[in-house]
Amino acid sequence: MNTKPKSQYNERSACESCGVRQLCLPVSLDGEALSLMDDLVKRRAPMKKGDYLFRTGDKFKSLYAIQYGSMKSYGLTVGGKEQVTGFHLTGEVLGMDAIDEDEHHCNAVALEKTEVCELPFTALETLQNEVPSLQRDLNKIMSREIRRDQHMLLMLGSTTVEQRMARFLLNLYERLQKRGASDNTLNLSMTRQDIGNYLGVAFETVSRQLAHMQDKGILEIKNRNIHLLDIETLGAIAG
Amino acid sequence: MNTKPKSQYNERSACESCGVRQLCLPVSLDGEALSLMDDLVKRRAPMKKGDYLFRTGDKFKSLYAIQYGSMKSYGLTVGGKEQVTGFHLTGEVLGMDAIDEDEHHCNAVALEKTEVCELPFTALETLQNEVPSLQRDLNKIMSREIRRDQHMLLMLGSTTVEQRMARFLLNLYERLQKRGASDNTLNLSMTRQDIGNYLGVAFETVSRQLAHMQDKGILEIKNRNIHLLDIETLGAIAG
DNA sequence: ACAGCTCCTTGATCGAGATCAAGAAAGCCA
DNA sequence: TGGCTTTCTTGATCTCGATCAAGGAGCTGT
Repeated sequence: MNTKPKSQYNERSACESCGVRQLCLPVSLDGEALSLMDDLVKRRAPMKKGDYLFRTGDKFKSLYAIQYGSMKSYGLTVGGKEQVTGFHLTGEVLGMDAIDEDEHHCNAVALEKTEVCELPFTALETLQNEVPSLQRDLNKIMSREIRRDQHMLLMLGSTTVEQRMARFLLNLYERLQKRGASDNTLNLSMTRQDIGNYLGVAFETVSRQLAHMQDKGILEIKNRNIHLLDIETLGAIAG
Repeated sequence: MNTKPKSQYNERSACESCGVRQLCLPVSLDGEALSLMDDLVKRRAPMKKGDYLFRTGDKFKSLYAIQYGSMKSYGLTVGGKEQVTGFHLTGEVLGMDAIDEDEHHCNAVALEKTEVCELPFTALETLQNEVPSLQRDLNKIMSREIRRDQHMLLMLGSTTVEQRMARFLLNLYERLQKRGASDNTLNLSMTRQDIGNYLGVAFETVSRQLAHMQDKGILEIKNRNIHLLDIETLGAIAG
């Protein structure tokens, strides 16, 4: 047992431990700014699969950087059906859609054991004023999020399911590579249902497409573990 | 002829004339900040249909606020096919996808006679430091863009074309209403081809869907002029 | 280890929408 | 004004992926 349970998630340099600096805010902050950031960043208790980080309608307080694990975000159509809008991996930032109207517009739920850093937004804005480089960083992070979404739009615009599937896999692969993954293995934390929902196809079709790609020698499926064998061909399919 | 041709697009208060304050930056700036903004904002010569504002690979210098007219943005798939990623109306801001990597990632082309305000970004960032409210505004504008894209993702996720079409029309309608439109008429500046590309369907299908909606009494088509007769039903279809 | 889940695969059928084709309407420019 | 191009409509056919259905595989907790 920890003798100071209250500070269990604040003992270490929060900024260092959660990797915000390395993963989310690419510029180098100087010593003082770094220490200011440290005061700002809070760690949260780890979440288990199915735990919610925020829900539609929740008041917006913080951005969240994923330290490890993964999450999905989804909205509800008026018909009440779930519509997955994104998957979020280690090192990525969630919650930026809520800055404008001070309220979250989607649900964010953990897909596995996941830990996030909380970045209280008012404090972040204040610090932005004192540290110009931080301001630039935040702009960049948001810009990147915009591009990510537009990339997705580009993806969904394509007609064939094979292409969407290829792009989905490559996108995951590239994001993992950026985070320092060394092998060609994707450990999907989401169900086929989620993938299908995200890509706008039936989950049976996801299953069939993966099987088809396995037949062609492009990848190897072991449940949720996908080993990419022929990334070049995958890229060719993605177009 | 203008006696001062060089300053043709800078004579009036740029900020007032291009409507940046009202349309893009919702908070009220005080007198001094407003004047600083004025110095910042440049007007550009009007563009005619087909003129490009920027292209993929262009160095990022400025954000652009549309004063009047409309634009489309699109990327190219590796296969070389055009993929429309968005339509942009009066009062909306373009270029935010480029902040991160200092380079534009899509092409922006005028769909009709269009005029934009240029907001040089380095100056904007500097001014951000002096005017905290501006910083918040920029955060909000970017947040809104993120939400817009995620909304689109939600739209494309839906399976039926009828639904996508309905959502597309309603989305345009709402954006025009926000800008003060009083009637229920959409003057589409884009081709059926562009719409189909954007929604991920064949342009013939767009044509047929519109015809079908006209048969059901939901709207009335006169070439590119769409008069919405039954917005409630349209909303019901959109789900 | 077992029951009771959820999740995944595979097969069969059916329909929405892509594609091919042809002509009509509208915009454009000399 | 008339000819040219681009855009739009409408029809016919065919294909891809949705849907329905059934069984198998993998977790989870007891």
